[in-house]
Amino acid sequence: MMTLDDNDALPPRDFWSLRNLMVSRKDTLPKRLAQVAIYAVANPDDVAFGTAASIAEKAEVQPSTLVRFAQAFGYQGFSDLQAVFQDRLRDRTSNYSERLSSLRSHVAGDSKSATLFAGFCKAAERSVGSLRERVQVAQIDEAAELLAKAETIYLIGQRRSYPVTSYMSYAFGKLGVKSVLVGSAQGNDPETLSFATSRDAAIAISFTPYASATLNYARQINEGGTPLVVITDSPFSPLIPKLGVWFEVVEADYEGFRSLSASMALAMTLTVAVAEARRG
Amino acid sequence: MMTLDDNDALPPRDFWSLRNLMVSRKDTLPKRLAQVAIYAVANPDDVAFGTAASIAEKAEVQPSTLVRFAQAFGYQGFSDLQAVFQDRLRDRTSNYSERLSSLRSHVAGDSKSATLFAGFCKAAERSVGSLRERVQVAQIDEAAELLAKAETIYLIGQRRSYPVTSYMSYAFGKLGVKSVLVGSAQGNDPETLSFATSRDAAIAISFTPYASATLNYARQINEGGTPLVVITDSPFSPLIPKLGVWFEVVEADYEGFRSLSASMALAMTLTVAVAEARRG
DNA sequence: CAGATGCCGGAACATTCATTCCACCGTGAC
DNA sequence: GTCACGGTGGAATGAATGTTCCGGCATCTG
Repeated sequence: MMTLDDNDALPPRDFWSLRNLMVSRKDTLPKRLAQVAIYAVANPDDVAFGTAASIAEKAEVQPSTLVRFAQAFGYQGFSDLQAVFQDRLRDRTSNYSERLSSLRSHVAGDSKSATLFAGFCKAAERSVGSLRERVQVAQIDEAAELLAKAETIYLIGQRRSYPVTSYMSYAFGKLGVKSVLVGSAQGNDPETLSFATSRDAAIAISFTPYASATLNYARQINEGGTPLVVITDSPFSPLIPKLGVWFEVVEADYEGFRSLSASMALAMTLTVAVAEARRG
Repeated sequence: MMTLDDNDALPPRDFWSLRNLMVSRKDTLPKRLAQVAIYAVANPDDVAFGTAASIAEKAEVQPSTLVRFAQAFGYQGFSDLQAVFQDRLRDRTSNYSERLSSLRSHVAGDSKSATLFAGFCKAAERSVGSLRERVQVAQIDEAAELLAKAETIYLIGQRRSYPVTSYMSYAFGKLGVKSVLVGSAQGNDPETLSFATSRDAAIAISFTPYASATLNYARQINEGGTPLVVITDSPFSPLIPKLGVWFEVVEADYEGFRSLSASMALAMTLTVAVAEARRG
């Protein structure tokens, strides 16, 4: 009897062992089998639920390749391998508590990093939670409508807010919405903003301590008749516009470093909402 | 033509609506159908994974009863109903039609904006949750140590990853850690990177589809002997360095727009951890 | 009690599934 | 150059699947 494959022992019965095995053996695998490994690691859920035909189509291989793949890892056939992917989802609830306790042991451990990591994760979650409570849907609708009518959308944000505006700039670009990012390293921001008219709109983001340039730009543009959508952290913020909408976003912080999760989630909502409104 | 069943409208497309419907209609259902309802509520996982025959056996009914059950709730057949049970278990990446409908039923208003907002909030929360599961503290320690020893930290990230690197650049600045942000609008990135030595370090962030410039920069700098800390979304990412540490971060997406919360939380952890290590 | 109605079980059916098998192709050894 | 061999795609196959259909049964109505 010949050796069926290069596998020495029994195939893994739990998902994470199998996943590690796929990762480590990927480079020694033939082309198509490596392709399957990549797809399986990236889309474990599809492997769990799909049929051999549907998975093969998505992974751009033949169904027979899936069977060969399973056998190369020591399984009897594709269904045998698929069972491992299904078990992962089955006891998701049961090993959830296990995961929690293992987390606790990590955190309870000595490492400073563990504490930092847990702290920032928690801050992110709390920020999003508070965002959900504070923001009203009517505000989003209003802001989206206002921005959708604009010819050009100016994005104003510095320091800690700059990642948010730069993300919006990227997303607007992909969505085909004309926007201009203000506050980059180029020194001609005032001139750029001087082109804004009442047919345009702007988004300004700033938190305590407010960057003075952001304040000036926002004030200047708003007094010129350009409506403003503001994201800030207090109803008493100097950024709150005469003409436009404002959102109160309070980010949780850890060791003085505030999260950006809530601002990001709101920014993404506004961005996509504008694009949706434009299509309508 | 007779009325096929007492169902008035379209069947529920998300699990919780269906579950509520099964509970409320259970008392008015015929004996065997009620039996199926009880079993389905008690063992949703088995319904998701089993075949009609296996489920029928466990619920002590005939397979045909399952089909009748599904049709009594307005589904086309058993497979149609089973899909709802499967979608409940696949929370991760793809498949957002289910998410849309499930969000709609959970969120009070039916506004498009409300759905978007809830979707992005949920994506942020799930991303952070998955980050917590995947990242090991030892990795953070290793990365922090590596970066703390560096003279200069180069930050490489484009497109969607740029907000993350730009945030790190800002935070490093405030913490007094020398860093250089690569990938901005200035065209001299290659020269900037050519100054990197093995005494420096770099952080590269990229997700599918990987920006080619990021790949090239990371490869170039790593082959020059500069250790690399990578944040990417797959163990098969071309970004994974020969020399250094890498993190797998899988961001949940909504309507194709992926969250940044997990990457941000990890970035903040690394940033502060480096500063802490420098002080020690 | 007779009839009607709706529910159920089980066989029959067409479909779809995972798997097997074989011809082809590229590659490396001799 | 030719042989051998592992990898691959695609058709063939038999098993298993979901669904349909129909006879029989219980329950309720008049």
